[in-house]
Amino acid sequence: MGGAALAHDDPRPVKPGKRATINDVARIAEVSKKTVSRVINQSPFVREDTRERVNAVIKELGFIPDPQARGLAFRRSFLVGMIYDNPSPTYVVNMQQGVLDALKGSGLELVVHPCQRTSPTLLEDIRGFVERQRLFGVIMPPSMSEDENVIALLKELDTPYVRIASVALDEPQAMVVTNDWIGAAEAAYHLADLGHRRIALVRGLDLFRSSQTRGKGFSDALAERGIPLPPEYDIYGAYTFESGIEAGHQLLSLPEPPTAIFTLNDDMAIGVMQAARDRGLELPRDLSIVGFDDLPMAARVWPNLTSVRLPIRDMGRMAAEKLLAPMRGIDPAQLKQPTIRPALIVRKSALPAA
Amino acid sequence: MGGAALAHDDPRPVKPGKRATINDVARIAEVSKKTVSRVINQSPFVREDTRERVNAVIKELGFIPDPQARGLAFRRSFLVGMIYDNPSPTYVVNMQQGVLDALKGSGLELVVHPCQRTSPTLLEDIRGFVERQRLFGVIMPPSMSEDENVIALLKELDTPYVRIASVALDEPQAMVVTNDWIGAAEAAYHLADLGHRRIALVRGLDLFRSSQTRGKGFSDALAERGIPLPPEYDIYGAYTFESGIEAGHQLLSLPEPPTAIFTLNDDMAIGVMQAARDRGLELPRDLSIVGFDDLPMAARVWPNLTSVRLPIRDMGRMAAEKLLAPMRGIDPAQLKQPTIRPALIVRKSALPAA
DNA sequence: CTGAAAGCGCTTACAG
DNA sequence: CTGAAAGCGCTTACAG
Repeated sequence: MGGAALAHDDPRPVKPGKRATINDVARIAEVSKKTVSRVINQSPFVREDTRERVNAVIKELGFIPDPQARGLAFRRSFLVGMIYDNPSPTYVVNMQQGVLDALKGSGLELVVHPCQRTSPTLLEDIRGFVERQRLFGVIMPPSMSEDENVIALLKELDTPYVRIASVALDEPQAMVVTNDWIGAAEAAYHLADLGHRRIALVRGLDLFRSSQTRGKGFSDALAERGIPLPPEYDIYGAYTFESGIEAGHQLLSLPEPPTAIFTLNDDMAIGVMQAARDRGLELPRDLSIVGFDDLPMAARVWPNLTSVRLPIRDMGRMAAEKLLAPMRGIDPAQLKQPTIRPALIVRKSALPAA
Repeated sequence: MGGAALAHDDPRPVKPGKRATINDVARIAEVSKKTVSRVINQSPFVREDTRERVNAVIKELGFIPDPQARGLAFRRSFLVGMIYDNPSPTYVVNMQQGVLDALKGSGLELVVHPCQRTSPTLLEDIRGFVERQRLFGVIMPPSMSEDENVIALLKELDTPYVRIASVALDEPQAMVVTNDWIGAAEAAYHLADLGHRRIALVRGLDLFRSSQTRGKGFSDALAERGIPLPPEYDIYGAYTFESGIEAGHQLLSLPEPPTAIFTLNDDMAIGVMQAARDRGLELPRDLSIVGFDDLPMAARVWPNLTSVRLPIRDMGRMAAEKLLAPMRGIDPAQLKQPTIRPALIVRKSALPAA
């Protein structure tokens, strides 16, 4: 390591072709590396003029602390993991984008970890991932966010996490809660306002909390308007296109078929469209349909699908902000974030009742 | 640190609550940590019985080498970056999945880095990402893969990469090439076989190589069948739904409109559908349409869209395998991978010519 | 407010 | 084939 300390005007402050290190900064700023470390980590115990001098050298050398070295010393990496089993590419990509929005400039990176919630090796797999990488934190959208075994594992590994769900399953600093209830309720008000009285509901799998929350929002709102939801109008799908086709046929073959159908996601709504057309109905004249998710497809199908939209990207951003709060000296419990409220996007698939 | 070396039968071979380290393994296996390191890195210079003994201890302790520590010593992380500007969520998610398929079990993780190719800070941004993380390697799908400035930057940073594109832009070990030419040609043969003679082509932006390759495949194939492609039937879109609508109107308002239209992606195909319907045409009776990409939407729209499908997930997997080859002792130049051939998925949007 | 020493868990370079 | 020493670039724990 030897060699006398170099003066600031040394012609080669840093070995050519190599990145500047904390030692280079310390040497040139004429402080110890610990002081540079304090500046990097925004410690308050640095005299203002020292801080400025160090920062000037940092800028001059283009010094960027090595995340691997910091990670090794901190015993925690600068990687945020997103663990998900959501099958919708649009959902996944939008959420990744939102997380990255919040991570920008923080020095953290996003590592993606899709998985199958039904896999027998799920916990083992997640344990390996989180433990090996010593993740800074984990973000989980539904339905991963609803798996208490995974949560217990993360607690055991002492890894911070934020869950995104339609129900407050955890403490505020570990939750981004979406108000799916009101989204579904608005769909119900919309159909009621259009004059429909025979309105059917196609739920998703009750394994998912969203199906319960959205279903309740819709049925509560219908009840509020005095519109009945008889059992034969209240059926289950599987959140898939194919199950939507099936549900469509089931409802439309009823002696008294509904004049409007609300499905708890868009894939099923488009399946219902297909079923209606298979049966010779003309859309939207013969049947009004409303979905949930507002996939890009919703604006492309014919007739353009009226749907409920959740701000997925914002949700990802908010989740990452909660994860970052402690690093920024913010108490995450105090972090005020607006409640996430979906919006009804009115298009052409629902018309006034005949 | 002190303390005499512990015998193998020490009741506490590893401090409770802490992960085993290379030191624990070395102590218990009664070898130096360097030998353990050799075993981890599959060095041939370890006697067979020593290797077995070390491996047994590794297994017993559940030892996993810390990627941060290895990365620091190696001056290279165990992170693969995927840098992309592709706007299609389905494409992105499928490719991520394919890359992860190949990475599984390798100890590498996938860090995602979407970006805007037109951003003025693109190079600076990518430099920061790649340099800071000392990436193991980078995977780039189109159109990032076509940006020679980015490639030059990666070479400067001495970072391995694999490009995915419809043209061999680089040496074999750094390329996964898709045969988009044949995919588009098959679409042409299909429409020709259906008896169409007035066939139009809607290209994408020529900024993208895929537009050039696909366009050439289609026009070559039409020429081969002796079907003319007059200038008014050969137009440009922008790979968007909206541009598809526009192109549809333009073609369908021709004095002699085409009976079939091939668009170089599905978004434009679905835009053409919308235009056709806006003009009162009945589909697929009055107009045959074929797209390219086979988005999930293709199987959902009405009529179900005939489209050309590229095995995106396989492409991602192959790209990652090329990146991993050296680590596995395989010469990437020798790595035989089948040429990637798209498949025409025939559905209901193209019918025999009247 | 600042610093010298020891350490995080690995690998490289050099010996033997 | 194996190992002791030094180092990767940072931070913690302890002094002062």
